[in-house]
Amino acid sequence: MPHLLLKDLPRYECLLEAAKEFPDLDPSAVDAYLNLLRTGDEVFALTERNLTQHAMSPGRFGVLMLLWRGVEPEAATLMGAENCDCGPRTPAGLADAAGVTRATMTGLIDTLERDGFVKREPDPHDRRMMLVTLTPAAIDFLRGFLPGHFKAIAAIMSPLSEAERKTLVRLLAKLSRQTAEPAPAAAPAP
Amino acid sequence: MPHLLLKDLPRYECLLEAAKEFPDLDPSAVDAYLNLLRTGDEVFALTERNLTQHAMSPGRFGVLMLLWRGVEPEAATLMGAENCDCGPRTPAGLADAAGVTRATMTGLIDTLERDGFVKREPDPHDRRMMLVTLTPAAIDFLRGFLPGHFKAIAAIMSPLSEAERKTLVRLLAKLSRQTAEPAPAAAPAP
DNA sequence: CGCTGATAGTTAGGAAGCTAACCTTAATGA
DNA sequence: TCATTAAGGTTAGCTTCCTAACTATCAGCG
Repeated sequence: MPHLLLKDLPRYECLLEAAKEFPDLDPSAVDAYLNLLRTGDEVFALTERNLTQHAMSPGRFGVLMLLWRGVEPEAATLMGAENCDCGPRTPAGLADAAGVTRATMTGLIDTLERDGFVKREPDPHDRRMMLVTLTPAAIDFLRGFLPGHFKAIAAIMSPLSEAERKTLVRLLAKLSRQTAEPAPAAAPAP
Repeated sequence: MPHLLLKDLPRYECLLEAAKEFPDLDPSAVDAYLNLLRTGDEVFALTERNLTQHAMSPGRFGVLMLLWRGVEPEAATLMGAENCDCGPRTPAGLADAAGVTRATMTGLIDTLERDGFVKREPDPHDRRMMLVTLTPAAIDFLRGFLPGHFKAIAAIMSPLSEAERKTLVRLLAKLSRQTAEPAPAAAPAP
């Protein structure tokens, strides 16, 4: 499992106690921070388990979804493509859209190609580039997998009302905006 | 970066549109799900960057924190130890507390030992076991690192008021309880 | 035309996860 | 007592991420 140290969170009283030793420790901030990381992890772990049962990984699934934009119109709307943007087709474009390095994308495409989900072809216009396309097997996989995937997400979020979901998204967006700022106070490098 | 596919989230209208094609897609659930994963990722990435600047990884940092409980009283309260529980000392105990496999813990301890942060000694009472202890260098590191770490967490959470932090933790706890349930509806395995 | 620099893709090597298998040692029980 | 089971630690091999370096190609400019 990804983020270590999150199995047993300290109780709030312990944070208050520890704050006496560490003046920089803001108990409610640490509490919110640890809960956010842990819950995010748990939710992600459920999704990952779902994918693993279908012999798929989160990274490879992300690549398939990005490529799918170019095949199915409803996929384009789902993935947020603007105006018939057909989605990236080259390793570099996919890496950029997915937020990983080109080297990592090479590895993901290697595995997907080995498993018969994508094909690599040289770009006829620019001989530096490759074009990556989905195979019919990949489209079959997505059509079979996505309904269950969406059901699982609905189940995860079922404890929250519509209003609570809105509130959650609003609070998360505030944090997201903060992390995008130049740089929050950090420990000075040695 | 860990979770692929989270760089550009689909707009809410796109989710509504996609829901027409996928009856199982609950737009507000997917919206909350994606925002939770992405924000968690961004927050974690900041922490990780902070650690990386000090040549430390999240996993190894977690191990140091667990071991620190046995050295410093304030660490014990911070880590949620009950009544002078001195924290795990063996690889198996650390693996359990951190939520990773014993094999992974072996690797983490290998690296920490190589870098001079921990020592391995055989347990005199049970010759199967090893005892892992912090070196003075590790304690120095933590004393130097933690204030900045806590400052960074406070900065991340600064956009939220105390009331908003409470709300966030409450909503996350609801989801956390849900993910602990036997198993939410998932796609059937092939 | 021929440099020079930027871009695309890959390769190599490392870290941190995992599972599965292995060896040693302890605990249990017939 | 001694065989069996359980537990601790490690190893080996896989995946997926990273950075750094390399090769091939394109684009610009003298």
